[in-house]
Amino acid sequence: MQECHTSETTQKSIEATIVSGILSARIRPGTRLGENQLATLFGVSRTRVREAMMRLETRGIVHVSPRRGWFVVEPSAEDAIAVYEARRIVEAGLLRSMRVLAEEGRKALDAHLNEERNAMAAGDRQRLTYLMGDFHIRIAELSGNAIIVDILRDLTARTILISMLYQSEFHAAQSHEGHCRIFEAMQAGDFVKAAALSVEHLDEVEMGLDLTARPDPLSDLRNSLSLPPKTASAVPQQPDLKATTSKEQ
Amino acid sequence: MQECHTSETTQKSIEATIVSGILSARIRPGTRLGENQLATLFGVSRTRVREAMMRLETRGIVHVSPRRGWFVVEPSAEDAIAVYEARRIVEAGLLRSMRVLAEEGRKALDAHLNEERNAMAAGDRQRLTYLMGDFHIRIAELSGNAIIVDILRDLTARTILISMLYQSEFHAAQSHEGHCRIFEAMQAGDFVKAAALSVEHLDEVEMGLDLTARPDPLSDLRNSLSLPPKTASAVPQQPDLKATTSKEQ
DNA sequence: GCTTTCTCTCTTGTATGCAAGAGTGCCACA
DNA sequence: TGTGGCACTCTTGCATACAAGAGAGAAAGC
Repeated sequence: MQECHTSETTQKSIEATIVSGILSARIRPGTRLGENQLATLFGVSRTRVREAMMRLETRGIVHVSPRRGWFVVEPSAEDAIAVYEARRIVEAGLLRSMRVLAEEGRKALDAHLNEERNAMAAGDRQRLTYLMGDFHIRIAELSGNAIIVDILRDLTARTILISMLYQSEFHAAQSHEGHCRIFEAMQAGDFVKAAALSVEHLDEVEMGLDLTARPDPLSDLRNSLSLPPKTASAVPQQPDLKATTSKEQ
Repeated sequence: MQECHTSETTQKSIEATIVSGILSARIRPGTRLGENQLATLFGVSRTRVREAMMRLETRGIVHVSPRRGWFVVEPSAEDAIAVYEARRIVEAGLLRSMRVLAEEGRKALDAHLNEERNAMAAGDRQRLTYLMGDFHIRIAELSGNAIIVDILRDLTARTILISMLYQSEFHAAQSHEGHCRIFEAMQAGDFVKAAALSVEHLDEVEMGLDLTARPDPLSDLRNSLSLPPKTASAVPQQPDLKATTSKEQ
């Protein structure tokens, strides 16, 4: 399954690289992903880059502004609400569907929570962001259901983009506490409680967002002129357009 | 948003056409989707067909066998189990998260159930297949969460493929009854019960499958030789490879 | 008659080329 | 000095050309 003569490997690696860059908060929302830049970066032609972009687009991670370029999505406030709602639905449903926590899974989660503690102690914010999202993916992995894992991975990626846009400060300790509580309930075999805690946890994080903030800095003006709310491709937003891969070109 | 000079329209239409073909059971699992055939069919070049295929691949609806072609997925027994599990998780989570059933939504579901009855009376099996899947998508639409709708649409598409492979006979009446019960619970405002009924309903349907049947006809032999379970791209499976669009070529 | 090998066709994989649109900056002109 | 317009550049959109591999079928050898 994993030999592949660089072809298959390279093919998905563009996609995976970008997703993992987002998951670890190294790529900001709105980052421009030029086909040419990526092509030279990965040593392939634009064709394959485009394929990766198309895939990422259907996963809701990237969008294209015609003849302008590909950009990492900048979820609107409504998008943010929808993403959190979707996560509550899926994660609560997932936890409720669980019946036992296998020893193996217990260990994996325990190890993960330790990593969270370590990252907190080290003050490694980037790693912390990654771990905070990954906790939920780990839970999904326990179920052994690859479909759910994929869904949650993509939702988590979007969550991280959202937090980069709307989260003024990062309450890592609070999140960690939430994760611990969920883990405890799971260990006690009380998955109904774990589900409830999970919903609570997501609510907390969502509440910590300032959804009136950044992504459409013209919203006030727009409102006072009573223009349409916001078309998907609008708002160039000069800053941070070239946050990554800015050295070449 | 919807003017688009045939470009955007055609772009997504390949994708949508295939999905809708599956949702209404007009396209069978394992159907070969030749790039050239689709290209001439839609009057575009292979490039755009490929883009659509890539998208469908990330949605889990199509897969590619290198240098052989694109095929509508033939979910394995394990895939089938995972899809039903995922649906239980998402649908139960969805129903549990609901608080009220708006009058508008009540009407929509009521109308839908009537359509189911009509199709049953008319014995229109294809339409029935479509409606049976669509019921669940309709419920998702009530939530107003586009993410969940998309997830369920894709899962439903796979469900239909599964049923074409493993469902010996179609218990439409039973499914319809299940839908009615769910609707009743929703009308009564008892969404916890609706969620439970939904899980039950999906269990029933899953139980009605014969997961020892078709898709890997060599499984017995394979087991007796203790070979690996089944690699994604194996098993050519001659029959019904060209079920649709077989006239030209 | 059976098996093996070779070739030929058909399919996707990938790169490249050209077209068209968006955006920017300069220049002319008032 | 401010403003309108033009040209230029840079980007994606899309088609096409060519390469490479899979498979089928025929021919040759046993």
